Amino acid sequence: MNGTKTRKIAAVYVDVAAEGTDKLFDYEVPDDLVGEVRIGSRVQVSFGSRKRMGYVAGFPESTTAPRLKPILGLMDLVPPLTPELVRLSEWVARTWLCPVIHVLHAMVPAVLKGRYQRVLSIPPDGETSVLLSEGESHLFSLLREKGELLQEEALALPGVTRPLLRRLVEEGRLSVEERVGDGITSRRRTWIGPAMDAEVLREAAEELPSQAFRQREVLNFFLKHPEDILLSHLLAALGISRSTVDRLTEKGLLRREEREEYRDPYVDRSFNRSRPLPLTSEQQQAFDAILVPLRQRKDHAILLQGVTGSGKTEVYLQAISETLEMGRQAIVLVPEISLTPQMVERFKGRFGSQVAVLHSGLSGGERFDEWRRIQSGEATVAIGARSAVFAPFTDIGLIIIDEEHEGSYKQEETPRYHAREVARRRCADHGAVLVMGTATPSVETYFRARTGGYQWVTLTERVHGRPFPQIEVVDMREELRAGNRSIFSRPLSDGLTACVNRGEQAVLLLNRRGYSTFVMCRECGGTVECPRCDISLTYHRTNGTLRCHYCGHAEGVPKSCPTCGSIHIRYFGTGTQRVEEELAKRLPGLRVIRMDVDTTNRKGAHEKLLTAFGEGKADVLLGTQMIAKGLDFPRVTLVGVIAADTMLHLPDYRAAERTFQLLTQVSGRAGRHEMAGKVVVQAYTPEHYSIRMAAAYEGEPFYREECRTRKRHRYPPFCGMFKVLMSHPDRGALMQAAHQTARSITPLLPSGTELLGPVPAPIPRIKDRYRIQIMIKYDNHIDEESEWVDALRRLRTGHTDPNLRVSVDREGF
DNA sequence: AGCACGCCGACT
DNA sequence: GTCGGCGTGCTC
Repeated sequence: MNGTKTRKIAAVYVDVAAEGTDKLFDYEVPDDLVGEVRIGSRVQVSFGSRKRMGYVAGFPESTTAPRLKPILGLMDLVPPLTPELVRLSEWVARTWLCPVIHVLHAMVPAVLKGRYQRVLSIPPDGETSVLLSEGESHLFSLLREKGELLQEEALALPGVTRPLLRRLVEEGRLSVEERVGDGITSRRRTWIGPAMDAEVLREAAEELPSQAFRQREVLNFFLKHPEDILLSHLLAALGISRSTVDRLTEKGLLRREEREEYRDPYVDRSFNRSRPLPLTSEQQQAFDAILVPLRQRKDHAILLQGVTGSGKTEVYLQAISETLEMGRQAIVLVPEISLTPQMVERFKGRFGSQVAVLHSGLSGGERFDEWRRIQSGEATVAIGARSAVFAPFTDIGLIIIDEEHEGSYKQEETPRYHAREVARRRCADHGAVLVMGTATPSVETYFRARTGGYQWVTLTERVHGRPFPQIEVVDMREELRAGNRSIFSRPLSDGLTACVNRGEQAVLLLNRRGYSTFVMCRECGGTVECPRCDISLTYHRTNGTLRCHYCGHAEGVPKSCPTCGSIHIRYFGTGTQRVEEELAKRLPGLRVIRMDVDTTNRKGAHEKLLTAFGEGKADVLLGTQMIAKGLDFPRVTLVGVIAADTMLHLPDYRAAERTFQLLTQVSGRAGRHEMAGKVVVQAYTPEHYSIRMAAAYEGEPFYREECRTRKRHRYPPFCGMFKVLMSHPDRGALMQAAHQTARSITPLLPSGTELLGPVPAPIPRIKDRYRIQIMIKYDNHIDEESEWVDALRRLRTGHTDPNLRVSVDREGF
């Protein structure tokens, strides 16, 4: 430490994501920023020869750095992150093996990510009459024309290279400015109001020269409506120009004010104010279970396992209400918020503008506004998809994860993280209660509840005591034997007819994953595959093309088999379009709403289709998984699952769990209100325990069986797993890299930790890139600082082949 | 990630 | 001899 004068040092995560930069760099805090710069502040710093933004993570007493550069500037008045979130980002980075700066970026709205520009211009005293190379003449003529140029634009010119630019700068013939900024579109709008009281205004209006009738008009307007008005509205209302208003503000009669505008995406909608509903005794018990640790401010986790229709949401609402009364804040995580408008409405209805909603459908500005309402303390409840777990609250009392088992809580790109695990961590930091609600917990969560890690509370009754629908499993092999070659079994077909004749609605679920319409040759059995991915092309009737699900490749349908030339090729499998056609054939005049990737591409399309169905504008809702989520349509009395076992045979240890969850969830959609429901599940392997037990409402036996299976094959929750996925356009290079990786890691592994592979990934090629994976299974808790974990951490960037891509996934803990 | 430094081949 | 290729190493 410098003994002569005390320096204030800030440790900064600089916005450069690389292996060597994923650490803290110390900077000197200039005198005028001492006290302003805080943990979580965004600052501008010089880094090497560049200027970048960074996040302040701490203020060390001393430094080992050979020299300290000063912090160049503070980017926000209020730090975008709290100290707790900075510590959390370090934990997430350590746990999911990624650079801290990636996590920090994921915690704030995208508009706060740094934007960097390097701008070139001609200095005022720059010489011009020098011999010019080709690049120089291009550069200078363009610069004279435009005044300034981005460095990347300059480098695109012929003959312009980095060394040339450097030389020009050294010679003083070119100047470079680094600009660091962010994409905040601060929507400040001008408001106008009276600056004097009515008496004064009236006098002033009379004293105005007679020709100033516009000004008089404005004053009269404010005499009638003394409240503030948006400048733009005032101008439009009176048909005047801004200068008139300016005159009056200059005279001090009117007052103008720049106000931050919050763009409330829900502003045009009315929400029905809702009151707390009386709780059933089961709900009351669940509520009490939350209340005890909440009041004690104790870090506590509860699995709230409640059947569909058991009224979990009301329990959430009342627990949140209690949290807010304690002066604390609450986060509600939902799987995909655009699919749960009903849920959002209930929260807004109960808590009004205290609710901030964060979802992917918002524009960057809207998202920023909602986030800032959380940050400023204006909002005390945050509801949103997984990233809402990072809501910048300072005193969290309660975090709710609805539909805890949903896969969307896991982020599949860097920074990879699981919102449930992050929520657990935040609850520990805040002394908060975590409530995980679901009818069908993930096997991991079930196991933790079972073994005492979580408190386990169940809701077994439906709120209005309605019976569960009867589930009929149909063996499609027998249907075939009986001569029924249709997509629809006789029970489903009959049920559908009866349901529609009664004027009721039906939901048909087609589990498209791994099962869609493809083209197959009847002579040689060959299918038409994507030229760039190892996967069959899917037939799209709308435009008569074959399309690749993974890369978007599209081609026409061949008239003959590309392999053997036979003309006997035909479509196989079942897509939603095909089901729709078959429905039209079978029940003419039937009104069908189809929900799949084709019909829900556009923003807000989901909501529109669901609303239309809810309003009874169709008899049948036909769709993929997305329709199984928490929707509540009172007139649905029949649910049909076209093929329950399509995902059962995927190479994924979660296949059985997913099947069970889907069938249970979708069954809950039938007969939720006055009418009794019925569920028909079609399957080719109805004897599989996931289908059998879902149909029999045997949840507990299913989880026990699944745990036994997982234990036997060593899968989570009986081990933790890292999955290394490597991809490369060259198969040979990939094989070599993968084997090299396996060879280098294997000797580092402690006993009890095993490396499996390398083996081809479930989809061995996507977009002309071959894919190979390595799995590492370990027991218990691991030391994140150990050599082998560090080696995994380095895998992503620690190679020199630009064509090689590596991702490291972690699950199971 | 960039960008400097540094050591090698192909031109003026 | 100089320009410019990309390997290596550093950025408080």
